[in-house]
Amino acid sequence: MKVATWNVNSIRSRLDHVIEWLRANPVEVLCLQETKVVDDGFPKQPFEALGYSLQVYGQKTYNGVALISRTPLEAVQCGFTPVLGAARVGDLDAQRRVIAGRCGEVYVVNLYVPNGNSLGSEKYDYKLTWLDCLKDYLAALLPQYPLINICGDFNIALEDRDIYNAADKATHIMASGPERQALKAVLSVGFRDGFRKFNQAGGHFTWWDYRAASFRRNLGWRIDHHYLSPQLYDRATACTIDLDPRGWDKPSDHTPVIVEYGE
DNA sequence: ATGGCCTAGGATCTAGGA
Repeated sequence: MKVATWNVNSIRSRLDHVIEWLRANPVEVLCLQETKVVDDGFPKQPFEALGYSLQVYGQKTYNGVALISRTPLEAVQCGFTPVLGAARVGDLDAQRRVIAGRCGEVYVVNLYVPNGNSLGSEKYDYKLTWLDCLKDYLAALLPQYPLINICGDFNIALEDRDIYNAADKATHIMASGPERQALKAVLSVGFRDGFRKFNQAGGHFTWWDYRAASFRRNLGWRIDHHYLSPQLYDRATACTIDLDPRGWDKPSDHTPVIVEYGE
């Protein structure tokens, strides 16, 4: 079974790329982020024509996540509130960044973590607050689902080897200490990095700035991740980054990451 | 040293991304 994650930077702008990729890579579940469209406007038909089912949770202009699966998902939950309750979540579900559902034994959690803008900004505080809520959300889910695959655009490079030039990034958004600490706290609930099970090298990235020919020069960041609960981590047989779509005409600035696990 | 690009919305610019 394969699960892929891809921040597409608008599904309407990237529809042809996503369909072409899915034809060549018929994964069991495809998790999309930054769909940037209300649910009624999501172009479902091309996916359904390929035999896929869709669960979408979007909003106008910003954010938005979707689950695209070969078989319909069970126990689909949108946002933190169904798991944690409104009192704990507050207004954190106003931005649509979380959708989850069960595929066989595996519970897939698709996340678009806030960007955070810059250190000390209001958006930065929001990012840290959101990650603290994510930690509680996952702690509540794990006893229910021992096999969890959380994936998505985390907007955080956890280690220096995940950045093209870490030396000047200590106070950069996506690499700062408090962000890394907040993500480590999330993972401490019981998750491990699927990619690092198979590859310890630096220089492997999932996002490259549109500017300055960053992709051609491989000036990138590894910020899109698959984190697996222990039982699922043991089953993982591969985790790869597909660089191809980032080189296509008018690409997303992110590229897909695929994890595979056996029985 | 700076900004370099892309998207949506509603318009010829702004906000946001990372």
